[in-house]
Amino acid sequence: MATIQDVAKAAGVSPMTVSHVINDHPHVRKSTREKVLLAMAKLDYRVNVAARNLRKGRTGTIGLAVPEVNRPYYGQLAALIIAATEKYGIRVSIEQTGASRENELDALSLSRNRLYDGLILSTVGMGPKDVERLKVDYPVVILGERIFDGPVDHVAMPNVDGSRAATRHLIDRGCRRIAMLSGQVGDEVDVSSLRRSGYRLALESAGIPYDPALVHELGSSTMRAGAERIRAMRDGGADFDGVFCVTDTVAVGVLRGLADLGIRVPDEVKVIGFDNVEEGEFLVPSLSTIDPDHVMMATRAVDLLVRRIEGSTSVDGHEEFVSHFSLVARESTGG
Amino acid sequence: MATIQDVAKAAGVSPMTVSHVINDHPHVRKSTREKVLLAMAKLDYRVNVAARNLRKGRTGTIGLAVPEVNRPYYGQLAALIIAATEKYGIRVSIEQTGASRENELDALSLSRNRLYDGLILSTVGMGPKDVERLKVDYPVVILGERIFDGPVDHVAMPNVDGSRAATRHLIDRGCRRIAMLSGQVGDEVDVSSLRRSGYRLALESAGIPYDPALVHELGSSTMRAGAERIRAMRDGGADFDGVFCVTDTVAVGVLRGLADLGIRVPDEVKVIGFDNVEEGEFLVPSLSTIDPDHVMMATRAVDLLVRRIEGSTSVDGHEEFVSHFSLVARESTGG
DNA sequence: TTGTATGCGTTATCAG
DNA sequence: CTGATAACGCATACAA
Repeated sequence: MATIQDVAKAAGVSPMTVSHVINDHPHVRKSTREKVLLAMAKLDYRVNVAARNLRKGRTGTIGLAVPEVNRPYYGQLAALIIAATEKYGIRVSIEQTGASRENELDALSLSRNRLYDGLILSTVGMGPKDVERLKVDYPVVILGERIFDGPVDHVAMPNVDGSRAATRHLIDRGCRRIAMLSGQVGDEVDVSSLRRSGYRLALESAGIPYDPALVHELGSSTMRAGAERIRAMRDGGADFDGVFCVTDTVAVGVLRGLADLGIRVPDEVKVIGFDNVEEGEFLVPSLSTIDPDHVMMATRAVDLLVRRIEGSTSVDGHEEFVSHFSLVARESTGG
Repeated sequence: MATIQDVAKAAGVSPMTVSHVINDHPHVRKSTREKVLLAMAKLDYRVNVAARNLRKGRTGTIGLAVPEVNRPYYGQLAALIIAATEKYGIRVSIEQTGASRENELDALSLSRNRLYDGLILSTVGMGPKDVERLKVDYPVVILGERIFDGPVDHVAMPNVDGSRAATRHLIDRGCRRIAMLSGQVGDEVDVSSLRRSGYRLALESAGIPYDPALVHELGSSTMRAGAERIRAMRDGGADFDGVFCVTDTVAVGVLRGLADLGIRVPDEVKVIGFDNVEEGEFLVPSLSTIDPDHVMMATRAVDLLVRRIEGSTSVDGHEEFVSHFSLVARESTGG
């Protein structure tokens, strides 16, 4: 493979001049530039990114650590983040953490090998106790709920307000016994806890008593868990006329479970989710949900990270960004 | 940031000894090793991957070019491919091509900048005419349908046989007027053409005449397109009792469209898709489909690529791998 | 078992 | 406007 040296020789100039041409430096005479470009074409020259990285101390790649690219919400996020990096000419390398605290911490230290110029980290396993570990000397943006007031920039979802709006919507549609299916609840600042808070706030505002028997914690936020749990609840004699699901994924399972029970949605029970995944619009019945503006979250995360990368350590403090949301009313709550 | 030199100084040895320790070379006395490890820990030493890459001529990263990580089938594939690279200690960087020929060719030449050790490329936009462009001097594995007998390794889906089995299944369940919704049909070797072939073969075997009026080409293989087209077909007076959809994504839309028309599935019309995406099991009705063994495809693609990377150019010829499939019968075809 | 010399390909700096 | 020099951090080959 041709190197800058080869091109220089072929063009009858010094390697430095070739470098100038490659990097679009001004002060290069037109005729020289053309000579060089010709030689480059003839030799099919390609820059060696590894060498450039070594010299510049940058890799041009950022890491994105998510539980799994194939999970509905994270897949969408990954797609948007990759799209958002394009305008900066940055590439994205994906690490799958499986939502485990261990792997999230690993991703954090992998980046320290100067593999990436920065890291966007979805914290699902890590909790507030791990805040100390975030004190690293390279750019990090946290995407998720479990770390607040950490030492780094943070992009979060409108969990409490969104959930409150979702629950409120069920109440407006006439529901009085509203079940909530959450994922695992931990230390007060995970997604499920936050969304439960919104749920409670909405009930309180409406003067509806909170009934612990209607609030269930799933082992995992999957379709299967949603389907199984809703059937078990009804089999156990639970009485509800509305269900707020912690994610659309769970809601898909709940719709399935209710169908198995022969319960009509929305006539007998109304259902709402959170995330606005693409298929919600096409389910039967179509799924009402909260749309947390993924595009904005992705864009913001990338912009924050790039700002840190460019400005190195010069940006003081850290930023907390919570995206806006909108309620999407579809058939599962009566349209 | 500490370098090998710093560690060497701190440990009172030469830089080379540190390197030996880092790379687990034998012939290092235990006591020396420990001295070095101690110094590394004290200085919080991290290898500089860029430097190592330059020296070794490898980057430890492969590229994965897919239309979009968020599309059902490709997201799943990406997740599996990333998982499959883990055992090799390789990272995956994702390029989104948007299914455009241009961007696919770009991905191909980007890799030539020695950014990646190899590339897994989903060809959707590129066609047989671009085969020449695949003659590159670094490892490439094609994942997709449109390139056959190219100069590189190729992992493909069982499109014809799978589609044939899907159509055959509808026939077995009593369908006689079977519609087919495909994506864009191009040059005989794209997914849609291949799946159409399977469809025709099944009809022929069963002695059912091929009716062009029942075969429709969608502008894009989306849920929306599926829903709209099936409604338009029925509005136009089309008469069918079964639908074979080119992908599960389209099938989800079709189920929705049929619901809009008040047509009962599977009683009046039976529906089957292709891909076995996760949500199929939880739809109402649950979706019958062809499962092309994604895990095997991902594993195979990674293994083939790694073989090329390790063996450099030493592997002769190229391999064509077509995965096996299984039929998943669910409610949409009568269980 | 450990150390020395050298170069991977590029670019920053500064001189011409 | 162009070029000489040096250095980024590491690992191969070989010598001691």
